[in-house]
Amino acid sequence: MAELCVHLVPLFNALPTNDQMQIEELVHHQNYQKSELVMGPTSSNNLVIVAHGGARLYTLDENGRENVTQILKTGDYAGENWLFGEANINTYVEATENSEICLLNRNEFLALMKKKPELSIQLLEQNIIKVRAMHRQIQLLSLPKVEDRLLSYLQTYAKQVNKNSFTLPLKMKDLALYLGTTPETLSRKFVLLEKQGTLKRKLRHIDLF
Amino acid sequence: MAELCVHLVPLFNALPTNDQMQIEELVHHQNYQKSELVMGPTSSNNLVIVAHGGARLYTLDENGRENVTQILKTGDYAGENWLFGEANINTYVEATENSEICLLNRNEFLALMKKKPELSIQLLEQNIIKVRAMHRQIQLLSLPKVEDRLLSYLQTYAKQVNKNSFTLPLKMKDLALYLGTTPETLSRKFVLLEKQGTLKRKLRHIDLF
DNA sequence: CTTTTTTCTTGATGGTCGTCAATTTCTGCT
DNA sequence: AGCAGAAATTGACGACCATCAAGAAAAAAG
Repeated sequence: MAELCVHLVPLFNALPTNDQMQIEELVHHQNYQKSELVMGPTSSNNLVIVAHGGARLYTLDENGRENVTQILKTGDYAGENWLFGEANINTYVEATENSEICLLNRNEFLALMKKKPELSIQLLEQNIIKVRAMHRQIQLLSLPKVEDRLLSYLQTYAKQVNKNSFTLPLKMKDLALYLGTTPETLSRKFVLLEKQGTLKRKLRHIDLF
Repeated sequence: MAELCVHLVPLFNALPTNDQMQIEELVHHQNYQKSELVMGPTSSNNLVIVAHGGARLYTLDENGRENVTQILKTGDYAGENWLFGEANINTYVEATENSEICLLNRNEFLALMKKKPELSIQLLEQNIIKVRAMHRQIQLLSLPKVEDRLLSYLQTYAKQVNKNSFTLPLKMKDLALYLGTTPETLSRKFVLLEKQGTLKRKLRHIDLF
């Protein structure tokens, strides 16, 4: 079990074996149950790695409404921004299923970075990929019509998994938040696209044309 | 002139002097006139640094509409994502005024990174700050009402420059794109907020209450 | 200073979408 | 299986906003 993080996470798996061993000793492995809170603003700042399972990052705005910012699945990570200057003040991490999650403490990690410069290059590459994803979301959200956002999302996802028949990784509720809309509107848009003949849907399984 | 980049850009100014000298030799300084294209999808991949002036990053969607993704002013940079795996396929950089812009070639830069690991840590920190900014924009765009997006933007900007009286760095047109709306709606929202007494405006100068 | 061009504003209109509420479908649990 | 709770759908309504078009104001050019 103790080796899972290092092998699964892209952030680490390009490192030489002996570096991986060193990291392994710093990582704190923990198990969380579905809907359990992994991290909140009051926690100490950690890098969060999902060794197995899934998690959901969200913030609360002033009205107490959730705002999903990221979906983590096995092998994903989050929180590298908390490893530097800024502390986490408004982000929550919640397990979406029973998960094994590894936490890496800020101070321990910084010490390691100083010792292993290659690590920062790896992290940088990962970070840049994340910027691309966020950039994509910004472009999506800039589209005025929900219909266009949804279609664009589906097409991007189809290209990503490289097939036109797939199962959505998000619940309606979360996909709605991601697209900056509501579950109701999203539902309507699905039937609209189905009527137009651009897709066929059975529950969360999509066939795109 | 040749030293400007190194001193102005946050990315580099924390490096030891002799490192700065080395970078200096790799940087290609060039002058661009207002609305001149600095980089497009067909250019070779470069890191773009604005030594003096301003530039605008945008993409074109399938309908040929512009989508502003970033505003660069003196000391800002962009394009670190093009230094790694992915090539720039749909982003344009355009000078918004007569500018001195420095370009750093991908291959030359990678070679330098290998030689100077501290550089990647610096870049990582900058990148993380950028992620924060994009995250903020995503939160903004998730707000359903334009009014809220505008107010949130103004408040964030006021906090950033640390005063309630400031001049907007963007034209209406660009601010509208940034907030995912149109210049017309934006104009109306300004008069609305002014009627509500939450701000006073003379052209692009704002007083926030 | 005057002219031309760009940017910003204002008006009217129709479509889109968020909200509230009720119903149906799905999922997890015993 | 059957029950309970959550998730997804559907309908009706009203607010919000994008669009088109025309006019005013500012900036740039000469």
